[in-house]
Amino acid sequence: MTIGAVAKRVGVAIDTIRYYEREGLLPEPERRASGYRNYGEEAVSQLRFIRRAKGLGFTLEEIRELLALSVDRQRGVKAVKRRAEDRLAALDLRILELQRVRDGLAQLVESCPGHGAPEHCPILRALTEDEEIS
Amino acid sequence: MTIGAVAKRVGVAIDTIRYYEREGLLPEPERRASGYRNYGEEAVSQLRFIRRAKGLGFTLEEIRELLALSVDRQRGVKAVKRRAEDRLAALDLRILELQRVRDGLAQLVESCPGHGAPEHCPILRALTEDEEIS
DNA sequence: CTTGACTCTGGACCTTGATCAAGGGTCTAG
DNA sequence: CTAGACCCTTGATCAAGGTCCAGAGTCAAG
Repeated sequence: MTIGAVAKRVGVAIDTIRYYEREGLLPEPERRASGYRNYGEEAVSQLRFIRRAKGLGFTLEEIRELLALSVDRQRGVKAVKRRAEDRLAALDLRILELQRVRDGLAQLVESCPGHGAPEHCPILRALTEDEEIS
Repeated sequence: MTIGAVAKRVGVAIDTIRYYEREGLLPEPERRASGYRNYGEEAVSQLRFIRRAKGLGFTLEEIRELLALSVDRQRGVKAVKRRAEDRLAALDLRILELQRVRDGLAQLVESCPGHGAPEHCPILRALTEDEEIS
């Protein structure tokens, strides 16, 4: 497969594939006589792995690490599980933070009549006033 | 107040204040004969406004707009409320997305024994397999 | 053979929200 | 008066994750 075919199958830009290669997330593929990159199925799998891990919120750095771990037959599984647990804890924290912010904002929106003087708008008041909010 | 005094009171870096000024989030303050910026209390209030809005997840672009709206006596309040509602909806969506991801990851972690062959690790399998997860 | 689609490399550029450096002027305490 | 802390401007740099471009070579169909 050419790089374009791979890109199409995975649904990712050609430039992105070359970028991942530069960043060490994809092995360098073999080349045709012309210099064109020549990919096999594994490249497609690995790109999908990367895309899914990205979907789970892993950074490229973490994905690089996961890829390294996933080929370590002995210690890989344990380490991968630990990384996933870390990721899970980070997600839980982030969700809690967002929920706190959301609830604060929801209260403000609820208590704002939507008309009248800016001094009476609780949203603007909350943003302007001198005491700390939350 | 000098820029340093303002920075200290608000708890933000001097460079950040000048950056906000360049970006049109803070009005240009008057200057002393020496060229030093000379701030009044309003600058402190406005910086706090910015900081809080950022805490609610508004981008600087959105904050610029909020600031413009907050001085429009007539139509400001309604528009501000609408922006806040938009923000709230975006937050709700983001939280749902994260929760979906979180639950998927939690399931994988739960079902991984943490040892054994990589082929049996559900985390690696989920990342590698050919069907879509989600 | 020609045309158009594809690929190559190297490097520049993008976004967001700052942060830092260089080279110089200013302010204040002792 | 001088040292040290502070401020000025301009312009570069950062992180992350790409995206785009120029100029040149390659491939496949007609």
